[in-house]
Amino acid sequence: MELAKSFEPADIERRWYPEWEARGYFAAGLDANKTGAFCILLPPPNVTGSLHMGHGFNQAIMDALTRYHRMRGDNTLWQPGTDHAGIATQIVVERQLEARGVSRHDLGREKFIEKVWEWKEQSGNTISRQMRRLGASPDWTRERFTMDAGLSKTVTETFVRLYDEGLIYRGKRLVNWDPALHTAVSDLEVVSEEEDGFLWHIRYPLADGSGSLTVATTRPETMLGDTAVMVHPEDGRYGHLIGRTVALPLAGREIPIIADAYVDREFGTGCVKVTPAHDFNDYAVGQRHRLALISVLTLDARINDNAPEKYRGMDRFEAREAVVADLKALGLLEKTEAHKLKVPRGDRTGVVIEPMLTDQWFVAMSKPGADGTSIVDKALECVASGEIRFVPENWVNTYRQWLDNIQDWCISRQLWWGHQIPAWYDEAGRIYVARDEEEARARAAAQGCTGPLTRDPDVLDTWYSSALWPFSTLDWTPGYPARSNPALDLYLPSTVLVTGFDIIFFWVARMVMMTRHLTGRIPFRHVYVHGLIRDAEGRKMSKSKGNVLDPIDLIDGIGLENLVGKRTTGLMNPKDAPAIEKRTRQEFPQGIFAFGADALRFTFLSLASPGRDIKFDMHRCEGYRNFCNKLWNAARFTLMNCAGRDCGIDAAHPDLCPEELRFSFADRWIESRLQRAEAEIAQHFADYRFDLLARAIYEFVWDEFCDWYLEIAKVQIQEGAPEEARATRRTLLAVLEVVLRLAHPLIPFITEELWQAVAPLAGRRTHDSVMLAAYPEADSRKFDEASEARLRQLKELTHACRNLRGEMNISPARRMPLVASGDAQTLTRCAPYLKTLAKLSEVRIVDSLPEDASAPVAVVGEIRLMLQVEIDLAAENERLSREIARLEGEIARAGAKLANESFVVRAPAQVVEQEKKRLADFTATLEKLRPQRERLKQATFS
RNA sequence: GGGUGCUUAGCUCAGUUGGUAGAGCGCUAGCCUUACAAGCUGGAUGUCGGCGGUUCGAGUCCGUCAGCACCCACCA
Repeated sequence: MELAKSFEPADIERRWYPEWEARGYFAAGLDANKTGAFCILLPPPNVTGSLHMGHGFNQAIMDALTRYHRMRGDNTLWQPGTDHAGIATQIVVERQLEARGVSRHDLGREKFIEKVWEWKEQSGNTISRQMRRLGASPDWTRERFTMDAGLSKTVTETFVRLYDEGLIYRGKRLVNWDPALHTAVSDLEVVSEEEDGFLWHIRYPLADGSGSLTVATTRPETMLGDTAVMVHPEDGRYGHLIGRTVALPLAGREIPIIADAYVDREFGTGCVKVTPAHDFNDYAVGQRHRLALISVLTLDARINDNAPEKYRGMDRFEAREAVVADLKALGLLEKTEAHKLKVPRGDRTGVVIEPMLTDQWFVAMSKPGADGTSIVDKALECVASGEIRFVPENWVNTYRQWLDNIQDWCISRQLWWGHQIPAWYDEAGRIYVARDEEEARARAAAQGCTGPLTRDPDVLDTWYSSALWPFSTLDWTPGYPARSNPALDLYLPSTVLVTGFDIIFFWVARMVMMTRHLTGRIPFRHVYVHGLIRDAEGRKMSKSKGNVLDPIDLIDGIGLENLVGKRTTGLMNPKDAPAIEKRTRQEFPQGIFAFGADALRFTFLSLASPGRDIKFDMHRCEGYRNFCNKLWNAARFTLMNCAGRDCGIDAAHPDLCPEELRFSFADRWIESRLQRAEAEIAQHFADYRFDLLARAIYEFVWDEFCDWYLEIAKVQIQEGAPEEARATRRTLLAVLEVVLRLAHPLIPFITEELWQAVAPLAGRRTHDSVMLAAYPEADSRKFDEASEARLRQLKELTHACRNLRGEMNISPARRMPLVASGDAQTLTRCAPYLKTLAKLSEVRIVDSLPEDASAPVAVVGEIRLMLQVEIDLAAENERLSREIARLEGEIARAGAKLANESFVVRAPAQVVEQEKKRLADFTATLEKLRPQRERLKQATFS
C-alpha cells in the first residue's frame, strides 16, 4: 500500500464518490432509535445552466455540516433538488429558440413547455454532476424538482386552501410590469439604479384662462393619463388654486387641482401632475381623492387608444420625445433640466418596468387568516420568539424591517413555464379555484353555473413553490399532521438553512410564512447567512464582466486558452470580449492549476468568516492544496514507519495498552493537544465558525503534528528503546487516524483515501468508510498540562538554538556542539530531541558555562545555551546589544506599570502577578546577558 | 430618507468575556535535512481609519468625524 509521493486528487475523487453513492451512504437516516435528527435543505439551484462559485461555497458548508452530523450518529438528511425558476428558465430556452429564428409563439404553449422540460433535464444533470464533483453528499434518492408531480400537487393544494381562507385573491391592481416579458413581476424582481435623465417643467394653463401653473416631471409622456394636478395644502403660492381646474395640454381634458400633503414643496415647482394609472404614488393619491384612472399604455408599453390619436402606437420613449416637442411648439415647455433619477428595471431583462393596471393574483400578507393571525405576523413571531435564530444575529433586523413594510405579494406571472394557477372562469367571469377541473366544475355547479369553464392561463411566481420547499420535499400531504410520514416527522423543521443574504426576502421569509401557516411548524431552526463570493478585486462575478470562475475548473484545472474561450463565448455583448480576454490573461497567465475538490472546499470553509463577502483569491486555494499535500505526506511518513512494524496495537482491543509501551511526555502532549483541538472544533461547528474550524485543523496538522510531533517521533523511533518506539508508532497512528476523521467533513476525499490505509494499522477500521466512522469527541481526562508545559520548554530551547544558528549564519548542514547549563532534569529530558531538532553534534550539560566569550549564548529562563562556534565578535556584540535593548525596554514598561499604584490596586491580582513575573523573567535574562556582553567586549579588545 | 456592515503587516483576512498585536500569501537570508522544494530553518514588516471619552489598562466598550460597500424606501 505504497502511497504516491505527492497528493494527486483526481484519481482519488473519481474512485471514491461513486463508491460512497453506490453503497447508499448518503441515504436519509430514518432510525427511530437515534436521538438526534439533522436536516439541511439544499437551496434548489435554478435549472438555468451550471453551478457557480457561490453554489460551491454554499455546498461546501452544507456538506461539512451534513458529514459531521452523520458521523456523530444523528439521523441525517441533506435534501437535494432543483428549482424550475420560471422566468429565468423560460428566458434561457427562448433565447435558444431565437438563435434558430423560432419564437415560443411559433411553437405554441404545449410544444414550448416540452422544450423547456428537455432543457431542464440537461441542466439538472449538469448541476447534480457538479455537486458530485465537489463531493457533496445529499440523499440523491430523494432528489426533487419544484415541478415534480408531488410538489405541483402541493402547490395546487396550498393555493386552494389559501384562496378558500381569503388569503389569496385576484384583483385589478397597479403592478410592476415588464413590457419585454409581458408579465407582472414582484417588487423584489425590480432593481432601481440611479440614471441620468431630465426634469421637464411644463406649464398647465388654468381652464378659465386666468393663468397657469407649472408642473415638473421626469416622464412627460404620462401626462396623457393625468387626472389631476396636486399642490401642498399649506403652500401659500398655490392655495388660491385648489379646487379649480386646468386644461391638460395635448389631451384636451380638464382636470382638477387638488391638495395633498404628499407633495414636497421644496422639490421642482411644488406642483405635481397626478397619473394614477402609471405611478404607484399617484395611484395612492388617486385612491385618496377618488380620481379616475386613465391608462395610456398597452402591455407593450406603447401609447393606447385612450390618448390622442397622434400618439397612438408610439413606443413610450418615442412618445416622450413627441410630447416634449409638441409642448415646446405650444410654448408650454418652461425649461428642461438635467436630473438624476432612479429608474426601475426588471432584474432579468434590464427593461424599464412600467407600473401597469392589470388583473393579478396576490397573497394577502397582513390580513388575518382563519386563526386570526396574518402570515406576516406569524413570520415575525417565529423569529421574535427565538424559535428561528439567525446566524449572524443582525440579519434579524433586515428580516424584520422587510416584513414590517411588506406589500401584498403578486404571485401571478404571464408566462408559460411554471405552475398554472388552479383557477377557472365561467362565461360571466366568475372565479372557481379548485384542485382540478372536476372540482372546479363542482364548485361552479354549486353556484348554479354549468356552462364552459376556462382555466386561468397564468402561472405562479417561481418563489411560490420555493416557499413550500421545507415540507413539499418531504412528501407533505393534505392530511398532515394527522397523516404524515417518517421523514416528515423527523425532518420538519430542518436544522439549519445555509444561504446568502441575497435571498432572505425572496426565499427565507416566504418559507417561514408559508411553512408556519400551512403546517404550523417552523421550516428550520437556524438560518446561517453567509457572504457572496466575489472576484479577487471584490467585484460581483458575472458572465458579462467575464470574471466568473467555474468551481470545476479549480478542481480539474483549465488551460489559459480554454479559460479565455469559456469567458468570451456566449456574451450578451460580444464587444466586451477583448477586454475580458486581456484581463483573464493578466490574472491567470498560466491558466488554473488542478487543486482538487478537497483544496477548494477547504478554501471555501476557511473564507467563511461571518458577515463578510469573499474576495476569492486563488492563492489561498493553492495554500490549502499544499495543506492537503502536507497531510498526505504526514500519512506517508506514518505508514512508512508503522506498516509491518510492532505498533503496540492489538487489533482486537485497540484501547488495550500493553505494558511494553512507554509513552514520553511528547506522546502525551500531542494526545492532549489533539483533545483540545477536538473540543475547539466541536465549538466551532456549533457556532458555524467554519473559518476558525478550518484553521484549528490546519494548525493542529501542520504546526503541531507535522512540525513538532513528527520530528520528535523520528528521534523516539530511531533512538528510543523498543517500548518507546512502539509507543511512538502507536501514537502516530492513533493521532493521525483521529485527524482524518476530524477533517473528513471538510476534505472528504483525501481523508477517505488515507483512512483506508491508516485505520487498519491503528486498529480503528470500525467501518468500511471514514464517512461512517464516529466523529472524534474530546476527552478532557486526556488534557495533560504537565506534558504541555514540558513540550513548551522543548520548543523554547529549540527556538533559542535555531535562532543562534540563524543569527550566526551557520549552514543547516553543519552540526554544532551545544553546552547547556541550568535545570539538569529539563536538559536531560530535552537533550536527545534538541540534538536532532537544532542540528547539534552533541549536547553537553554542565554546571556552569565556560567563560568562553567568543561563543554565542542564549538564555531561556534559568537555562543558558552556548553554541560552540567561532564567531564574528562584532556581529555577536550587535546581537547581544539588540537583545539587551529589547529587554531593557520591556523591563521599563513593566516597571512603569507596576510603579503605577492604581494599576496595582485596581487590576485583578492575577494580572498584577503576571506582570511581576514578566518583570522578574526579563530582569533575570538581562542579568545573564549583560556579563556575556562584557566578556565579549574584553575578548574584542584583548 | 431609514438600515446594516467594513476600515488591523505590501495583499487577503483572523483577533472569542478589555490584560504584551496574529495567520496565509508575498518579501528576505540560507538549506535537496531519507514524509513533503506543493518543503525546511531563520528574519523583516503595524501611530489596529482620525479625534474624543470610559478605564489602572482600549484593536476590543461608548461618542463623533471621514472613507468604502451593501440593503430597503423614494421627490413628481
